[in-house]
Amino acid sequence: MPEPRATPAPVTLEEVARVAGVSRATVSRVVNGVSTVDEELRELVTRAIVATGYTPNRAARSLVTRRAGAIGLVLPDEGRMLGDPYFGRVVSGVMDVTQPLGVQLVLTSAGTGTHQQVVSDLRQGRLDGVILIHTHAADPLPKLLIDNNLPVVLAARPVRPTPITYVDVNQLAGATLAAHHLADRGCYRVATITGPVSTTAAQDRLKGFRTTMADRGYPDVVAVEADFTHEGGATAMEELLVKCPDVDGVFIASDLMAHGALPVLRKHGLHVPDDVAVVGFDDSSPALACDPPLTTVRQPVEDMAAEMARLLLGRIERPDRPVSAVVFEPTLVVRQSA
Amino acid sequence: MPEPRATPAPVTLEEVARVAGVSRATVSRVVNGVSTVDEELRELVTRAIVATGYTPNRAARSLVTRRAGAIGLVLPDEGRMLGDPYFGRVVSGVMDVTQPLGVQLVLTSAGTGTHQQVVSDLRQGRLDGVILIHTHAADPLPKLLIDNNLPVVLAARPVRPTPITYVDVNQLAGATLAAHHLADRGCYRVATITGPVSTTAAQDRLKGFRTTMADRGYPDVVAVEADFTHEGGATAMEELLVKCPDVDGVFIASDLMAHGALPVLRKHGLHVPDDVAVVGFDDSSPALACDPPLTTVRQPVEDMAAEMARLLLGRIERPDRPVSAVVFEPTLVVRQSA
DNA sequence: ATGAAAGCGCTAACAG
DNA sequence: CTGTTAGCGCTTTCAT
Repeated sequence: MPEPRATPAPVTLEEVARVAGVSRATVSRVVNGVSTVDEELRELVTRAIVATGYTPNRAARSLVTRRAGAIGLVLPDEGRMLGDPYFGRVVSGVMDVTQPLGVQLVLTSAGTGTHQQVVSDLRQGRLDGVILIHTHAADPLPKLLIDNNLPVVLAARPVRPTPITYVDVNQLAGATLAAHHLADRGCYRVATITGPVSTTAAQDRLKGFRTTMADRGYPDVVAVEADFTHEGGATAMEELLVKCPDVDGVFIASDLMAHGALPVLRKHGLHVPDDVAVVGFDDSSPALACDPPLTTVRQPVEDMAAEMARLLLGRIERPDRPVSAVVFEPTLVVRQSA
Repeated sequence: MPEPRATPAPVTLEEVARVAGVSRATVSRVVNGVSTVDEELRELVTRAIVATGYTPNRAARSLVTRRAGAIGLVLPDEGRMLGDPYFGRVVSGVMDVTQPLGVQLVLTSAGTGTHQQVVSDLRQGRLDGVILIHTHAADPLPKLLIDNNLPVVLAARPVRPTPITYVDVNQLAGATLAAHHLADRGCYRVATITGPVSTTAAQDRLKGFRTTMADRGYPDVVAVEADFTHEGGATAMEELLVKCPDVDGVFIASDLMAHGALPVLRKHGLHVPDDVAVVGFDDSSPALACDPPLTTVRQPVEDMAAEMARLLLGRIERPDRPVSAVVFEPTLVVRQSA
């Protein structure tokens, strides 16, 4: 009688070994590409693998190798990240390196209660390491992970100097690029809209901008803090126009915020770039969606994300490898907003 | 002498059992919440677990339970998805249900060569099931998975009627909403910009729009196909204005495309909504970023994604559970573009 | 209600 | 170069 279509019995090493007439160890060697296997046997085993449709069981392998073959991407809890094109770029860059290696990418959102989850996942061996995105100053997770000696890479310079591996863009240099561009244009009164100053990215961009501007003879730069969102950018621009009605040049610390801010300028009858010149930061999709297209500081997010993945995988491979920091150089992309 | 700070030896069931003075089996029962354990022993074991800082090893558990405790989210290969706010909304909705359950969410991008990877991950037991996003007509993956009897949920109605579980929004109803709104406004000449017609979402929105428009006395509705991207929307609008210069009402099948199309209208000196009324689809962040804010058909993406996760988890739990389809109703969100 | 014992499928010494 | 053997840490009958 016909079997009630059940899940086919999974093929094991044992069975392949039987079919090929060798031991499990030999099959294992072939599967793992160990070079010390007789060419003839290898051939034989390979055929048996194909014939049986064998697929190795990861759990069994993990149990003995103590490797999960998976890394985590930890997002900030606020959830705002998911609406930012930055998120997709990071995912894309990370997957470019993990996918070909067969390493799984696990998404986790941080946040109260989830920290333990992350640490637990690491300790349970479900995750070999994690990439931490945009943790803010108060976040205890980085320290928690370092103290537990778990492989971790940060997507930004840590708030306090910490023996931790991270990848970042040279924020200061980026802000400097923006500052010079605005100064070169002959702006009279410049200002900036920053990200949350609890992040080093926002701090550095602000500092770099102010420093360079001071050098160029603009001692007073008004700054309004926002939250890296579209809406936040709009609100901040309204506020800025009140605080500083004669502004004619503004550096906005993310393209998404700039995209929110531009319509506010137009609403107030201000033309970009003639009345107010605007420089953004990121060079992500909103920059092109802006009207006019946004002049912005480009950070190579995909490349940076790929580098994070590589560094993490490297650390997992050899935990004794020293921590390191890789800093990418930003470039100015001139379009029409400034 | 002080130990060279090494990774602390992981605590096992064995050790907890020793500390509590019971057998491994009992500890296992306590950990898994089996009810037939003496209250006193349970208490004892619980204390031992805390004292030792025990965390169960997932690989060992998976090996015997044959459950990975992880599901996959498979994205279309084109990569365009990563730039779409839709992506973040899906992730958000799925994580809302997986995170509290301790189920891992693994990101995978489909694409040549990756299909095998996905099937393989499933068969290796690395993934208990997958959610497939926006697969297009020609994609062989859904069939591959069904044939292998693997748990899968689709994020849209399958192209051909297939015994598969899926979640969708009532596309026809959504398009009908848009059509009536434009007709009620008294538009004279209406048109539409569609998504890739290889997707059922695009097909249904087009069909629903045309059908309803015909009912309302507009037999000829010009349609231009685009790709659901910002840029594609802009290009399509240019094309549409050539094909149909007197258009005064257009249904654009995604907010992202609408966001790209609006500036084109303005560039041509056309005012929205006075000269041309525009209705979008999605109600995602670009709708609010539009100028003027976009009137659009809202689909509850987060809820839909959460439902997909629930359905998938249900199927994993009981594979014999019959396939099902859950269809959400869209609503019209009226703002200023129409 | 609890413990003993048998694996889950795989890798990694260690012999040979 | 290959096979034998001993687990990895956990769940799960099966006795008791």
